[in-house]
Formats: sequence, C-alpha cells, structure tokens
Amino acid sequence: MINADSAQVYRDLRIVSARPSAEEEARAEHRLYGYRDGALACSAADWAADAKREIAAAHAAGRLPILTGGTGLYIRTLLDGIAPVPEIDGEVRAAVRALPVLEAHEALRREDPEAAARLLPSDTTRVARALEVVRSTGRRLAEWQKERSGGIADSVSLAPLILLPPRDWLYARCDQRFEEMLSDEGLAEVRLLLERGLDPALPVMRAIGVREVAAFLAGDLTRDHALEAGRTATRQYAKRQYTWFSRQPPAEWPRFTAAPEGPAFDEALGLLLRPAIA
RNA sequence: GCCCAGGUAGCUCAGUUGGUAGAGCACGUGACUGAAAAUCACGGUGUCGGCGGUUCGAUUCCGUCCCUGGGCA
Repeated sequence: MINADSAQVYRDLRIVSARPSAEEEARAEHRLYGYRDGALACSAADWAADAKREIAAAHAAGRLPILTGGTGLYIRTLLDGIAPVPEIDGEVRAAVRALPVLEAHEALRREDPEAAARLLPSDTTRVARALEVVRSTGRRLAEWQKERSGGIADSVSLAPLILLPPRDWLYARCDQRFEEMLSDEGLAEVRLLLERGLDPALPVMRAIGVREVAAFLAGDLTRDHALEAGRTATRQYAKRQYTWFSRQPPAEWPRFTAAPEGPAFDEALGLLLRPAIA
C-alpha cells in the first residue's frame, strides 16, 4: 500500500491525519506513511519521486503496488508529470512569501503580466508561485508549463477506481473522525507538534485539525467549539476532494458511487484487481 | 403577575421614515501544473413569531396572543 495523501506523509501527524493504525499496517506492507519530517515541506514532485521509487521497488520484487489517498495533484503529478521548474532559490521564496498578496500581484503585473492577468489578486498561493518562478528562474511559469516531465502513465498499466460515496455517508464519517483528534492521544500529538515551534505556514501546521486542536489547547475554543470547527473544516475538504475527483481525472476512470463497503464494493475491487494481478 | 428588551436565512445579526429584505459564517456549485488537508471564484437558500386591524399596499404602524432574556414582586 503506497500513500498518496499529502498530510499522511508527515511523521508528526498520526492521529490528526488519520493514518492507518498499527493493526492495519500489519495486514500489508505500507509505504510513504509518516516518513517525512514536518519541518520540511513536501511538494507534489517530491512525493511523486518517492512514489516512483516505491512502485519500481514493488515491481522489482514481483509485487502489486496499490496507491491510495486523497491528494489529486500528487497522483496527477505521478502519472502525467509536471512542469520541470528548477528548485526555487530559498531567498527568493522567502522574499516573495513575505509580501502582502496585493503587492505580490502588483509585482507580477510588471514581471509576468500574462500571469497577473490570469490570476486574481486574492489567490495568494498561485500569485506567489508565479512570482517566485519568474524571479528565481528568469522564465515565466506559463513557459515552463508548456512542458511536463516525469510522468509514469505510459510505462505502467493502471487500474483506477474513484470512490464517490453518498454525501450523507461521507459527512457522517467526517464527523466521527474528528472525535478521535480530541482524544488524549490526539491532544498529545498536537502538543508535541506545537512545541517544535515550526513556521505556521508549513503544510504540517495547516493540516485540518491542527489549528482547531491547538485553539482548544490554548483555551481559545471550548471542546465543543473545537469539535464543531474541525468537523466543518473536514466536511469542506471532503467536498473539495469530491469535486476534484469527480471532474479532474479522465472520464474513463470508473467511479464507485455507493458506500465503499459490503459485497458490491468487494466485487468492484475484485474486478479491478484480477486483471492487475494477472 | 407587572415592567423592560428582543423574535428577520441553518447560526449571529443589520435593515426597511409603509412599496415582500442583506451581511458574515454555515451550506451549495465550480476552478485547480512544485507547500493541494493549500488557495481561490460564483450562488441568497426567507410564512421578516402567530392571528386580527388600519391602508391601494404591512416584515415595518396599532391591538392581541405565543416564545426567549433581564428586572421587580
């Protein structure tokens, strides 16, 4: 089992990212779960390189790799590749991210007018990305994006299955899941993370639940309010995933729209895995 | 029981000097090329507490009842 989830890669988040339990991990080999330090941001390309290695290793050992996870961009990067933009200079990145968005957009208007026209001044992430790319590489992002490299889609045979369970079912699971984050173990996990004093902009600090649990620990939210805020954030995220996975992947990838449990799901998995194993 | 203050969207509240109403959050829909559990865009979803009255017209004014909070007994 190879993780394709951007939060489950971090060592610091076990409960909060709802990683598979020790018992679950004992049933099959699991890779790329909790293998990175939260102090270092993991990018889609970083993960794709790791996943490529794990897939190759599984193939070499004559075993079937199964990717699972909810980060669409990661999976797309692995399969289709991504623009070959070189590593961004650390100082450039820091300077760009220190700018207020409006100023960054203003700068972009001068340095990459095309990108400025395409992006709304409110879109902090993309404005910063476009700006750091021109500044660090001297080439506009759109130029880089004419090319994609590193994808493995053509060299593997893929058996995809997209899970789009009924909204009610999905939201009930979201609500249930957050309860565990406020357990003693969940609280301890967030306490340890906070003690590291990491940059709050790091992905590990922005994982759903970290902010809510931290607010509870600090006394800024009651337990009930933290629970409600966390559940809301989880449901909103689930909706974003729903939109991504129902619309972004190729139309021919099968969608499983019932709850992923019981005989119907077992049959779908069986149909999926039989040719892959053969 | 009496006196105040309230009752408007799922929630917290604006507002309408009488012409059927709007913010934030929630919610819905969508976008997505190197921090994506991120970031962003679009959408108002409503017996304006109930019933009467005045009026061409009432969520708005009047009466009454109900409910909530506070005060006095």
